[in-house]
Amino acid sequence: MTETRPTAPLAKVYDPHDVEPRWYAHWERSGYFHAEFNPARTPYTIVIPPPNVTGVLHMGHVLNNTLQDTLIRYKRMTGFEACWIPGMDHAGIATQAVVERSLAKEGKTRHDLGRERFVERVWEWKRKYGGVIVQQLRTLGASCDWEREKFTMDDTLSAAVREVFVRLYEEGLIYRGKYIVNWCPKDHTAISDDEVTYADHQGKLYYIRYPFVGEEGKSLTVATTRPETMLGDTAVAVNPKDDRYKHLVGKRVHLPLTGREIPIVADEVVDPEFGTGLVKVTPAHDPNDYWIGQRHKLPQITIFDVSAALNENTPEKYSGLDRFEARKRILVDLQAAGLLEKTVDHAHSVGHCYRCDTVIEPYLSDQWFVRMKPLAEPALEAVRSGTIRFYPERWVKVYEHWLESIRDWCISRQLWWGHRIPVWYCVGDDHCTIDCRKPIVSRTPPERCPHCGSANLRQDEDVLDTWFSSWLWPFSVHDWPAQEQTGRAKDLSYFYPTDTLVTAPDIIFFWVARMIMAGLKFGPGFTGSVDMAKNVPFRDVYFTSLVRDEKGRKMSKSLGNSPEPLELIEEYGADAVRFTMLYLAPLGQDVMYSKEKNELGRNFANKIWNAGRFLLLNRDQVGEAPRRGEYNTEHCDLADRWILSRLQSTLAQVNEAFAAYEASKVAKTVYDFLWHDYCDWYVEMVKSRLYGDEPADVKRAVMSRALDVFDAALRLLHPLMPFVSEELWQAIRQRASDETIMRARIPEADGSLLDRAVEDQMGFVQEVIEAVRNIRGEMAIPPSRDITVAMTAGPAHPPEVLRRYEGYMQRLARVSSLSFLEGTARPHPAATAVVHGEELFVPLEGIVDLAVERARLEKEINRVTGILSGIRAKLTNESFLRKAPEDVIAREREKESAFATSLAKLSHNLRQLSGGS
RNA sequence: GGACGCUUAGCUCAGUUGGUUGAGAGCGCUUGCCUUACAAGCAAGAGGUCAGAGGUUCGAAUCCUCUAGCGUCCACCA
Repeated sequence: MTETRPTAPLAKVYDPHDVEPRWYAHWERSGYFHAEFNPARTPYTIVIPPPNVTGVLHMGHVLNNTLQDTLIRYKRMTGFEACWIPGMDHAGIATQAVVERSLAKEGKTRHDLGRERFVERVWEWKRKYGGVIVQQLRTLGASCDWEREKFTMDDTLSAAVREVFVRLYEEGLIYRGKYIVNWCPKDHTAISDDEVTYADHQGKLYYIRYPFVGEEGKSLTVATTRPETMLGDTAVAVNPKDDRYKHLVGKRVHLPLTGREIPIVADEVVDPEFGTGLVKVTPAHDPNDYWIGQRHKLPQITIFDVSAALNENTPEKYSGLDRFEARKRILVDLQAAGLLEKTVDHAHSVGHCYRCDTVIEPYLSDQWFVRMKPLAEPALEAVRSGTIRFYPERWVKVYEHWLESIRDWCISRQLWWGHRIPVWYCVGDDHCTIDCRKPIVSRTPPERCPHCGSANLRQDEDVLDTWFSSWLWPFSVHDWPAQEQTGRAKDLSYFYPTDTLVTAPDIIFFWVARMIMAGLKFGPGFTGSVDMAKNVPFRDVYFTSLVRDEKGRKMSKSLGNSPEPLELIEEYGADAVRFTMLYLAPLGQDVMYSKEKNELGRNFANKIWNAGRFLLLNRDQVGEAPRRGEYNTEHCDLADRWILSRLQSTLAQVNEAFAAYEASKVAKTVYDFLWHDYCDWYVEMVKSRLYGDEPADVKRAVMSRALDVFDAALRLLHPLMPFVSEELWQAIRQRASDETIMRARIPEADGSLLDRAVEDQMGFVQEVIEAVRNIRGEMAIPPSRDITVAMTAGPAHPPEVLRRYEGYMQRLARVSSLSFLEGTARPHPAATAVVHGEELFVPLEGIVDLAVERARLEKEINRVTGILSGIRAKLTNESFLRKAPEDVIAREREKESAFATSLAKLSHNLRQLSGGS
């Protein structure tokens, strides 16, 4: 694997450009992403939310897939058989639209090609251009098991769709009927209730007079936002309890512009408060009116065609007009006839197609539906019982609310691209019976009508909603229901249920809820088992954040406010983009994203890179002691024991954060450990031993331990930043040719290496160093200027102990000599500080103006005085002493005495400075 | 109309069950440093009445109520 080894001495600045593609290709070629049935290991499975085959990577994908990859890599490195199953969705409307657009450039429509050739054309398009996103995911570093890649229109997945359709039909859970559905006049198809998005619209309410039949000059007035639909009115309705109007029930009115007469009916749904309390009823074009029409057996007059232009059921002068144009004309005509009483502003919300944003038209048509109530109940139970958990939990309420008030799912689409509905109709011949009018629902195309034997059959023209295949995804990817025939039965039982679903909350209804329903209905052992835990499609659902721009707007193509992910990766590197995303994405909160934030990740990658450089350069100088275990523990001193202890608590915290899906906390924890603990403190301390006059074998032990800890930290980092971690992991030590960090183990947290006393002692050393740095910084003493420090060494910090860290304090605080004070003599004049009761003196003679030191001390005294008075207020508060727990009081007393001591010393030093000679 | 979320330093956010938090980090800002891993860096510093009001408590950024602003979802009366 020579091509995967770093070539030259590591460059000063990390350049991901050749590193990332090189490792990805190597991993994929070596089969490291692949997972297999393996009873010796616990499986951990994620199915990708299949992106649209037309899709290109956007920031939402970056977030979503980085999270999934991070989880998968983490699990893979902690002993699981981790399997991430990728794939794509055929995306009915979206894909059909793309191909229709390309046809349009040739001046053709799909109808010119006919159904069969058009569908072939879509497949061609898919082979040629589809799946761009799958390559883009590779750039991001996604460790998907590509051998298992699926497409929702694959043969096996299509068979699953037919199986489910037939079984639901046979159980009476699928039915066909003529109902009002949401019609998209642009896409020429029905869409489900959930595919409609409502937007507020500043519209008008039009008051229109309908003259009474037989009462010249008298009329009633209805109010409507959609005057054009009046052409389809077949009644006017009033509330039966409305005293103003109930006497009108049974009378008739002239429907203006049409010459028709329509009745006045009474119906409870009419709100007397709204408008005039009189409602025009258009059963074919309004969901409420539809039901009023059903109750009163009113005729349904369809007045629009599939494009929402007025049809031949309307007066000739309006026929063929678009609905909005018709509205204008009708208003003009009503005005002219004196029938438009008034027009008032009216804000209301208008439904739009979630795909193309066209205003939805309620439309009466024959469609297929799934009865949802029976499916919803177990799905509710699965979440309520905690068999499936949501992160963050608040989505449970949203989920419950939707399922409790669920409506039937319109699954038929008037498209050509998709799973064609497995239903045939007998077109018949002379022998047709009454049964021949029943649809023939079948897994495979029937040859003859079972009733009359006719071979003259016609398949239903419609295809199924795209989500009708997506909801089967967690088990259809394993060839269900044909898993036995394809040899995937073991995979199905091993990898199903999946463990974690990572998805955006906006598809909780479309996809998440329906997958749960499908899993519980058809779930394995697929033997009618009622064991919910085995049937649910996943156990945890992680709802990702929404990615917004710096102004808080949702990132979208139409706003053009989204950075192009591949450009980001080109500029910053995939590791940087991934890390930044994880760092910014708190569980359940939206992400305010901007391109520049990637500097965080880029800088971090570079920091790690340079830590690696430091190790390599020094390893070449001093060599490395032989390794005996995970960590070399020979010749440990304070810094060594401290970094080992810090590593352990970091490992534990990362495990905890992963378990709670707190990706952002994982990122912060790893970042802080590597940057602040490892680089800022530990490496600096290692230097003082490496560059000092320690014996060679001690240096080698120090070196080897520094490498051990870095090695472990790289493994911990790998799920977040796979590329730079592999590159360095390979570089810092000889690895076998088949070794990869992606299949190495993250060390288990080892409590025996945790050492509270060591961390406390190190804390003291660090504070001493910081105190000297503070003096240097505030007094603007340049680093080139030597300073000396004298400090007291009281019983808590005896000189013989402090001497062991002398080198560290000298090096890190840039002190040329450090001495310990005995007796009562104190350097004077000097800058001073108090750390844990010990006093530090930096002799100032000739270095700086004493006034600066005086100001510095006064500031510190003020601060301590403030704290102290707060503590004393508590300790003199009787109710505090009476009611607070013992340990809290004891702690306050300790603080009081420590701060009092500090204050006394600070004040004394200030007096020395001011008054002393 | 119903539900939910957010409001902490100029910006983006941490702050686990109320008390070792004496409110932190990154970016930005000021100052000093190209100190033999790293200027994509190092060190120091300034900057906050924790949205507002009330309450519970010995003690509230943290718990409760209300208010305001921002955001999201659901429902919807034509």
